[in-house]
Amino acid sequence: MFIAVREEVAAAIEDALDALDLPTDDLGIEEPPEDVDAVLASSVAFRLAGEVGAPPPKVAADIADEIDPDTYEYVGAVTTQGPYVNFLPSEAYFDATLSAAQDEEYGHLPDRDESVVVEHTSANPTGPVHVGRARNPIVGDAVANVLDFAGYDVERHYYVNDAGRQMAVFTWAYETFDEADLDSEPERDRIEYDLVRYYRKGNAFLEDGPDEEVEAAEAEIQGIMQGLEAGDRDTFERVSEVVDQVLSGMQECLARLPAEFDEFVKESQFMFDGSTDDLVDRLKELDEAVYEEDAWQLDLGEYGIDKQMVFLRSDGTSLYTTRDLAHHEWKFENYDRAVTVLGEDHKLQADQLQQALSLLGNDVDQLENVIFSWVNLPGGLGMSTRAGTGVDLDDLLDEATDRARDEVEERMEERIRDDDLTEEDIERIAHQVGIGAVRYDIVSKQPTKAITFEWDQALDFEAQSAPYVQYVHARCCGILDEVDSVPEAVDAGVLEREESRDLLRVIARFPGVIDEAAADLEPHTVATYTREFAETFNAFYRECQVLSAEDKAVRDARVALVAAARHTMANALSTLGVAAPRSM
RNA sequence: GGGCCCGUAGCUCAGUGGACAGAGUGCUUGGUUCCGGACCAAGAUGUCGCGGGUUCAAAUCCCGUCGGGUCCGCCA
Repeated sequence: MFIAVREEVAAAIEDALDALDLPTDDLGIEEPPEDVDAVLASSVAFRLAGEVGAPPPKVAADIADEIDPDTYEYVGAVTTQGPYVNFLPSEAYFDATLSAAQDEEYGHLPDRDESVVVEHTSANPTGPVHVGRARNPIVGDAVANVLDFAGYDVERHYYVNDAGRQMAVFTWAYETFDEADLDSEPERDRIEYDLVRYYRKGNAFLEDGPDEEVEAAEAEIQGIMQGLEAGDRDTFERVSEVVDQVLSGMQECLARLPAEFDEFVKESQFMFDGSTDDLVDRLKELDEAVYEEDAWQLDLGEYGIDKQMVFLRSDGTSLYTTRDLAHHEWKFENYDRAVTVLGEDHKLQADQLQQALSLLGNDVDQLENVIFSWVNLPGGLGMSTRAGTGVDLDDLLDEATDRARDEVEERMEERIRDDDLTEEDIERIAHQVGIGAVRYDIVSKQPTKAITFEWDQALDFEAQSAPYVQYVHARCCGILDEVDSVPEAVDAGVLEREESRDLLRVIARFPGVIDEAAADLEPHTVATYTREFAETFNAFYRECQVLSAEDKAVRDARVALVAAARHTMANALSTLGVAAPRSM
């Protein structure tokens, strides 16, 4: 209902300003502080005071006088508080919210008939996913979820870099070395942990090996790259053997989050179908194209990008960026919008890509990036697959689940609720809480800020954490388990207690939160919302008995309110990719 | 050195033109005959990195500066 009342408020202010013959370019609509009783407010009187020649409070009063709340469904009253015009919700606002939130799908916005492809993670298939990379699937999945909730037709893509130099090195190393050459056992019994050893071995050899042998290896690697460029099927098969195996392992790891994809798009596909060659030809025709030191480049200096973008190597092979251009034109053909979630280290490359796409005649407004900053280890240490430094995501998830299991077992004794948990329940809760805590810790922060990864902090199960908000959901379920059915068509008017009203107000805001999070591609605002929601719910829970409420009408209304709260919390958590436990 | 991002309570973070700058954590104290105590209540905490500027109004916008991150490969 928040979105509806927001529209009504905008219309009301606009009409009032029109009637007063004042400009309507900025309505100054904002959400008032907590202690103000309004759902929305306007600070427009500040701006118009000079024009009108009256003090802001007077202007605010004039605007308020001009608005008749009876003409609006969800605006109950218009008041002023100094220079602010406040809009109070009507009884219909509460009724409509309570009713709308009975739907399990509450918070889903109407279908927009617009497709969006969200590309995220796209980590090179070189080895195990480490925590430094984990921010990408967690944020990316949440961005996709939020867009999905907001009514877009969402596809999740993982772009597989299967044609670059790194994969040529990996393929060479995989074919050249034997188990006996490797000096360590796999850290885990899964394929990418096995194969990454070859990749590390190969890189170490290229760095420190005897000059002659390194030269021979380079020739071999060069041969693989040329083969791919020429569209040679055999070469492709050789590389694929490595890529597909490593990727399948990484996929298993990501599925634990879970982060699932609709499609794994291989960059080699844009070499085989000729679109990269075609793109190179078109790039050469651009005024910005220059041929320097035997390589074709794009001079983007006049667009504020100092670094020239090489798109064809002197040996005639294409680069990652070249293929990515073809990839993006393919996205534009198939989707209305394209969102890419990528690390800040790819920022320059993304800017170059966008500029080049624009020069090629694409509408780059349909392309948006979500940039996230690094996850560092304490002491400022980075994480690298090639060097083998960093915490594996698998280890983090294992540790999180283990700690959560300990926690559940520890709490068993002092547990008030007498619903004997089975071994299966304990395992489920450990999983939901442990993984949820990791995701929530990462998704709840602004992606642009760097994170220092610390075990204790990431796995703190109290306070502003996943378990804290998950607990609210479990409490809702606990209450609803005790009732035969949720009453239909209840009257929100009997919810007189302030705490129940406050809860209904917070529930009402949820679709608006989704709407804004989708518009700004900022899922962390949903996490902030779940915290506020939990606080409001807990206050309600403390003050308002549900099952033993004073009379049937109140009990019915409160049961419906709890059902509404449950749907809201379940869906908010779902957009964050955090499980909503029915008990914990 | 240049571009971009970040700097808010001891710590981890919300807030990015508008009502007195907010949570959690940590510290102190209290609360389960009552729907789930992974909860709640009460108490102290700030040069919003620093200096200018714009504005009726700045943590928020602009300029400068300091500190941290990141990029500046014919890697991805």
